[in-house]
Amino acid sequence: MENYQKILEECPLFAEIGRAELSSMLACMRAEVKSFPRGRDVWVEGAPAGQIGVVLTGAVQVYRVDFLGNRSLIFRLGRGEVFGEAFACAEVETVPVAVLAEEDAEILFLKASCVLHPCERHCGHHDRLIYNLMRDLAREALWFHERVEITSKRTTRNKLLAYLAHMRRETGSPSFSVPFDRQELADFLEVDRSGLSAEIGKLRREGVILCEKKRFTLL
Amino acid sequence: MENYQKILEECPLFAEIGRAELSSMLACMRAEVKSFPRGRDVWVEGAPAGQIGVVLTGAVQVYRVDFLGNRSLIFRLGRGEVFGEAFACAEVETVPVAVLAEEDAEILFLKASCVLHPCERHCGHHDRLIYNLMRDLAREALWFHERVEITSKRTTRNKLLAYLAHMRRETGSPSFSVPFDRQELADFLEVDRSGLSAEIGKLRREGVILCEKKRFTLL
DNA sequence: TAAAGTCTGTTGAATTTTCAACAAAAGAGG
DNA sequence: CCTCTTTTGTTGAAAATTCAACAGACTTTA
Repeated sequence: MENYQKILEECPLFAEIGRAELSSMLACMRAEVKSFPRGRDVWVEGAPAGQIGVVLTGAVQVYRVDFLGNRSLIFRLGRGEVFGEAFACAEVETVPVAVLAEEDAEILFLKASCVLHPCERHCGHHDRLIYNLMRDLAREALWFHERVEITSKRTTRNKLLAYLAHMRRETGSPSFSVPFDRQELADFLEVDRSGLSAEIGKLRREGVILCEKKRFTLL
Repeated sequence: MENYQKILEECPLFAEIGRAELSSMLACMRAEVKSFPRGRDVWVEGAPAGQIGVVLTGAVQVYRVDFLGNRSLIFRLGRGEVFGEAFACAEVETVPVAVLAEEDAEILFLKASCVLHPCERHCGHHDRLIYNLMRDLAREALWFHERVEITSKRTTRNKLLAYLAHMRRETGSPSFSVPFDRQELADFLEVDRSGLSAEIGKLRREGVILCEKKRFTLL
């Protein structure tokens, strides 16, 4: 676990928790690190809930596939980001999403019940951990609101423009790279990939955007 | 506040907090009750965040309207349910949604900073309140996952069927009433109202469902 | 009870999406 | 450097959505 000290310190979930405190807490929470090669499933839909995952290195995708084969990309998470916390805190049995290693990834798993219900040893900063977890949940909800704003648009064009506007706000620049390839972007926006490509071409010809692979510029 | 004792006791946000404790906490949290007639705005989009709302009586809708006039209904909340907690916990400046009284409603407002940061008097059950709030946030996130499951479907028909399947799971019965009129259901599913009506008619003729106003039966 | 307003279902035309198939471009690996 | 694989852009046809308009049913109010 020592190798990950630096990452853990930067992780919002462990903010304001000292190094010494943290390592005793990790033991309490049955922390374990697992590695996943690019493309490997971290969780499949329906896996038992009860764990909280923290991305130490690499990146993962949280998604869902419906019975028709349509894939909805829900989040893309990088270093320090957390998944599964909502299912753990809501105390559901199984996770309703799948998680996939987008790149080679190392994931820290915590036993959720140990996070939610302070152990008998009453580790000092458990309150802080709960508070951080709450913040995390709030940010997740906020992101869902943003996602609704984007995916509720009725046309591919407007979904794309809403997403690009979001990225401009987030990066503070009219020029940015998106973390998705075309198929993933389509899965996120919940539209057809070929239609998305066509729409990007049209916006480019109309002089609304520039687009070079994953790099977009709003004009 | 005494008039609301019974409602407050049943509210998940105040679960496991005794009556006496609760009333002293409410004072700490600057609790105030306001009444809204049916149709009145509780919050408009862009209103300052920082309050947590609890529906005491009646019902409210949390929604969003985009620049094209499309309305997305995000939740419908009834007695004991909470709104605004995500914006408060994420410490954003303004709320990105609007809230409307669907029926005559009484709302309890709490000052969010007082909920998140225990007062100097360290009211006894503040920890419990935070825990309850976290549970609430987790449930909200869970509901968003469910909503994605429904609205990510590509056709009106499949969105509707996904929603009806959700209601069957939730009520445990193939026959149930939806809390929406047709326009609201369309706003929730993010489809055109007339197209939704047409699809309901088609499903009925096909013998897939029965539908009498707001009451649906899956066959 | 009548009038006014709201909600719902229908329709047809215009727009948009999806789907399947293909070819060019880019990238990976030997 | 060449081959194999993956990604991306294009296309046309079929399917679905949206939009506007309207009429009947239902509610509310005067």
